Order: sequence, then C-alpha cells, then structure tokens
Amino acid sequence: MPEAPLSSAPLFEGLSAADVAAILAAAHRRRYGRADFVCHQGDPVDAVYMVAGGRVRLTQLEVDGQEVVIRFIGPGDIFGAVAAFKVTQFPVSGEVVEASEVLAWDRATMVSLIERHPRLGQNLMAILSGRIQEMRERIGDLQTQRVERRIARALLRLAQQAGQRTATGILINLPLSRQDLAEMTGTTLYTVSRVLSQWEADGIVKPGRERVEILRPHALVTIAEDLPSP
Amino acid sequence: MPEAPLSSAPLFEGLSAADVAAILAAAHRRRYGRADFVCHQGDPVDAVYMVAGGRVRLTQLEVDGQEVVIRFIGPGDIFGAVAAFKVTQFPVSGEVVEASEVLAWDRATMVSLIERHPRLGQNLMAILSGRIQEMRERIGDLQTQRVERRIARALLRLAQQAGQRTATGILINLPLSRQDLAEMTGTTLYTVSRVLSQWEADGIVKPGRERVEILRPHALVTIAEDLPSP
DNA sequence: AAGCCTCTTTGCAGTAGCGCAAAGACAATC
DNA sequence: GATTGTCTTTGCGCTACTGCAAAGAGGCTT
Repeated sequence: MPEAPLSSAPLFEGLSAADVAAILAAAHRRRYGRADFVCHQGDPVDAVYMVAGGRVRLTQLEVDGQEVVIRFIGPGDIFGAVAAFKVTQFPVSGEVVEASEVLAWDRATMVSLIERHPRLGQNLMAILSGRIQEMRERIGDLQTQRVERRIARALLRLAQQAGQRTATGILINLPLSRQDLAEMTGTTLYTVSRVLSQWEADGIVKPGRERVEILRPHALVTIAEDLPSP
Repeated sequence: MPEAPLSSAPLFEGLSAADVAAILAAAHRRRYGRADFVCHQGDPVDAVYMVAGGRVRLTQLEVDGQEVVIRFIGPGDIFGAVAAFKVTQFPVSGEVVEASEVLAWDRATMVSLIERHPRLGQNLMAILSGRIQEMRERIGDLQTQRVERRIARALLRLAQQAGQRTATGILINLPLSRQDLAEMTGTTLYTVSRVLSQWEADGIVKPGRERVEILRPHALVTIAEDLPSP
C-alpha cells in the first residue's frame, strides 16, 4: 500500500504546504520498534501526537484487568488529544504492532499553533467529532447487534484502514489475533475462532495465525448489514 | 436543584464575563415543550447548540429500528458540535423530557467567535475530549461488565447529573422508563425491571413508574465497582 | 531438526440474559 | 369514576454466548 504523504493527513486539511511544513517543523520526532509502547495508560501527558509511519494498537485496561482494544491507528492519525485537552493522563496504552515513527507537539506549542492557524483547530475538532461518531456507532453495535455481525463490521473496518489487495482477496495487513478481534468486538477469543471457522467453511475468509484474509468482501457486507442473504 | 448560571458552563470556562455576554448575545434562542424534538437524526445541521434550561434525551436509531440512548443533557451542555464540525447531518435525535430553552450559534458564527476567543475553541476541544473519554468507558463497560453492574453505573451517573436529595435518598429527577435504562445500558426492559425488583427487595432503590429513587447509594457503588460486598 | 512457546481450534456443559405473553399498576382523559 | 393507554412486572422456555480443557498448528530459536 503506497503511503500517503503526511501533509494529506486530516489534521492538515485546507492548510498551505508552507503552513504544514512549519507545523511539522515544530514537532518532536521519535521512532519505536515492534512491541514498544508509545504510551502507557495512566502516564502523564501534555502533548498531541501523530503517527508518521507504522501502526499502533490502542488499548484500555479495565479495573478488573480485562483489556479493550479501542482502535488501531496508522500514518496521519493522531492520539493523545483527548488527554492533552481534558484529562492529564493517558486513558489508553499504545503498543506498536508495526515499527513506527511518532511526532509530538506539546500542549503549549499546539495551542499557539492553533492560534496562528485557526484551520488547525477546526481540523482537530473535526477529527474529535469523527471519533465521537465512530464510537457512537460502536456503542450502537454493542447494544443492538449480535456477535457475528460485530465481527464482520470490525473486519470490514480493518480492511478499510489496513487492507491490502492480494490475488485472492483482501489481506488485513497487521498482526491480528483472535484475542484482538474479541477485544474489539466485545466477545471472547473462542467465539471469534468459531465464527471465523464457520466463515472459512463458507469460503468467506481465510484465517491464519494472527492473520485474516477476506476472500468474499461482499458476503461479509451482507452479514454486516441488515440484508437478506442474496 | 438550584440551576447554575449559564456563564459557568464548561464552554465558557476561563472567559471574562464580558466575553461570555458577547458570545451569548450572538446566539439564537428557542423554547421547546415536553416531547418536542430539538433535532431529528438525519436533519441537516450547521450550528452548535447549548441547552439553557430543561433536559433533553439524545437517541440514536439503528438501521434495524432499534433505539439507543446516547445521553441526557441539561443546562450548559452542548450538542450538535459533532455534526457541525464533521458530518453534516444530526447523528442523533433530541427529545425534550423537561421543557427547555436552547441556544444556537451557526457554524460560521462559532468559527469566528473561536478566532476572536481562542479559549472558546480550547473549551470546545476539552468538551469533545471529555465526551470521548465517557464513551470509551461506556464501550469498556459494554464489552466487559455484566448487565447488573452497567445498570448500577448508569443510575449513579444519572444521579450525578440529575439527582435530587429527598428525605429517603436521591431521586433521579427526570422521567426515566425501564426502556430508557435498557437503551442506555444495552439490555432489555425486562432485565432492567427484574434487576430493579431485586434491588427493591434489598432496599437499595425504590422504583416507580418512569421514576427511580436511590435509597442506598453506597450499596449501588458496591455493585458498580469491583468491590467485595462489605 | 528438534523443541518450545504462543496462538488457535473445538467439544461440551453451563448460564446470563432474551423475549414472548399475560396480568397488574399507574396516570391521564372524558 | 370509569375508561383508556402506557408502563411495569414476572413466569417460562429458549438460545446465544461463555469458559474450561485438551489437543492441534504455526513460527521461532538453538
């Protein structure tokens, strides 16, 4: 998948190349390897971050020790904004699943950048708004839809953001265990395994070790939406 | 419950009284009666709204017709921001449960107000961030906690934002049906009814028609948190 | 190539919660 | 004060999903 340049990230929409360059120049950069943590839940935070390359899995730990996958983020995605503008601790942990580079603007820098480039603030609000919308959908799914459909939707979303065309279908191009999928959809790794096995029998997906390839995306859409199977 | 003045709303934090007055003056006002809708899911939207008085129930309709209660909002709370800065349609419907007054700033007005008062933009981001954080918690609850605990947490949250001290406990001061509670917690009205009946037998709550009074808040906290019952 | 670790599969039994149905309670209306 | 409509309760059967356990498979390391 050809990486889009960072300047086309949603955060920079509507800004001139010169402005983007200036904003990028104000960031600190840091590299991380696989399995590193870019942040730990509970750590103090006073900055906004952007993933410049690679992929990070954001998870939330419940008080009883259960883990919830909030989302996977990749190039151009930001994180830490929630913490920077409201709470002062990271509400999530970020584990690198694919070697990454991360940009950081500390809070004061970001505030002054926004004053200089109002569009940056609007973009940030649009990003936060979009995230709220996604979460509303996820809450709706969790409250009203069955597990099978939730898994189908999660796979389609992952295909959207990390899908790679192959000869036989679309490969979700990140290490994705049954446990990960379970923590994204509010079920157990056992149920995920059973559902994927069934779909494999139906020729819809080809599951592997920490790997899922979608063979018949349309069949998955049929399961994900409220359609009669045509 | 004495209504806090609107100027102390989170949106206006850190702004001078004069600034707040100017911002308020730029808003349009409108009144609504009980059961009116302040917005309908799918309606075009190009404004940010604030509830000045009363209470509104925000719901989301799933494609299959099932309803999800997103949250109840009251004086000082804003809505429509998600739509104004990202999608162009209301993602939720807002039904008035207690006669309300609503302020509205259209998008262009809000953008220029933010340019004049940067703090306003920061506050807006803090509000959106806070909402994301709440939704993360809700997702976590839905994925990892049992129904009884989710209901306990929902009641405690409602008590926080609409609780009224009584001689015997805390009354949740808005019309709240079993169905409402079910749609807030991802269960059915039957299960809510059964749980409340059990709690009534334990002397923890006193349920009524569209009404819940909490008699022993601490017992509810014990259920809501991961504590051994002391 | 062997061994090891982690991830995955699947059988099976158990249960939390669903959802229908029918009766009961409450509040508003005529 | 009777009636009507909505909201609530509760019994009962059911099912979707859980969670353990044990075996199987895949990818590293040495």
